[in-house]
Amino acid sequence: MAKQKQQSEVESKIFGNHDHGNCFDDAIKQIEIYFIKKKLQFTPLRRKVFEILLRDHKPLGAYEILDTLGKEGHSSSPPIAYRVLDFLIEHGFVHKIQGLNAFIACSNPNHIHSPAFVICRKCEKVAEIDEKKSGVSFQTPGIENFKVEKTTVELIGICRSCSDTANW
Amino acid sequence: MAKQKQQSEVESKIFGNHDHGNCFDDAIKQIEIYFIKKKLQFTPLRRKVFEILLRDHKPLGAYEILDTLGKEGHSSSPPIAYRVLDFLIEHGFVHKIQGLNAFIACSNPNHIHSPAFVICRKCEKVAEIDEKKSGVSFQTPGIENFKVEKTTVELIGICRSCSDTANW
DNA sequence: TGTATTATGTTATGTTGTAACATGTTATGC
DNA sequence: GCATAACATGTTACAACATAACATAATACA
Repeated sequence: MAKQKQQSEVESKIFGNHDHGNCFDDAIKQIEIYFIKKKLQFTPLRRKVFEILLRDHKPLGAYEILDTLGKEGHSSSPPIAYRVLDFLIEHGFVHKIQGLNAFIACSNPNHIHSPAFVICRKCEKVAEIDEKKSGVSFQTPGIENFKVEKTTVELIGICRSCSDTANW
Repeated sequence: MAKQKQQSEVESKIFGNHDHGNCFDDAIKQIEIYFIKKKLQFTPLRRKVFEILLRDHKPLGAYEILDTLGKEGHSSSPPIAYRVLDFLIEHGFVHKIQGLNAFIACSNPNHIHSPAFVICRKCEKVAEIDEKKSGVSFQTPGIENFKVEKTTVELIGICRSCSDTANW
């Protein structure tokens, strides 16, 4: 029992049962600071897209984002979303989950990082973990001469909570 | 010099300068044995799709495969390719490279494995490495309770040979 | 305040993947 | 052998994801 409780608590950190208001505000603050420092424009559109991703706190498809943009007074033609997403990705505030064709706000944009994602295929929650802390290293003999520029690491499976309530 | 030579040899193994005829025949032999053992049908269509992937020995998009199928006397409507690819993937003889929306024949179908891919964005060559041997482990504190079912690991960058001849 | 740069808007189209249903082929028990 | 169930392929139509190309608007800054 004690052990179970403890595991749950650890996992809930990973799967983000957290103070969401806090998380949201922090993220906005961070991106604002970054944009000022880099002399980039944190335009209403960019802010909106980032907010949409932040408030859902789960991966969203580009067309889902577009729908929301449309409902909230912006244009909703595809390039609008893709351009802003590309921009936010480039600056590390958004990641693309390849396995889902979806986008998610970064949980830890403070440093350059190679994120890894843990994705529950049942509840669709996604946890971003730090590649460095995840045992991922890629020091394969033979790729010393390969200059890695970008890594994609995604683990699909079933999270603890879905595993407990599962009927399949 | 000696060191460079040595590195080249190692990398050429990874990037597959190999006896291709041998590799092709081996792969066919393996899949035939597997299909017999599992009482599956290695139909002309499945054989053809697998051969197309084997002979190119690089990732191909579904529609590229379809084109080739069309030229070689098969139907070329999308579901044909996707169904066969799904089937071959399910049995571990083909992998999908998420970052390229493309498919590649497995280099090592003899055992159940979680492959990792090293992809040169210049020459588009892809090396499949064994996750177990690649330092990838995913023993992140906090995901002990997450049941990993499938992993996607892809490293994009520049291979040695492209790095040497590069002008960018 | 004119000009360059950056950002957004719009149309059209390209690419990737699937649903649904029809037809053909193979395995198997009677 | 042959009925029938299971499996495999064929076909049409469309859904989902993404980008090219060009027009207009906003902002930076000399």
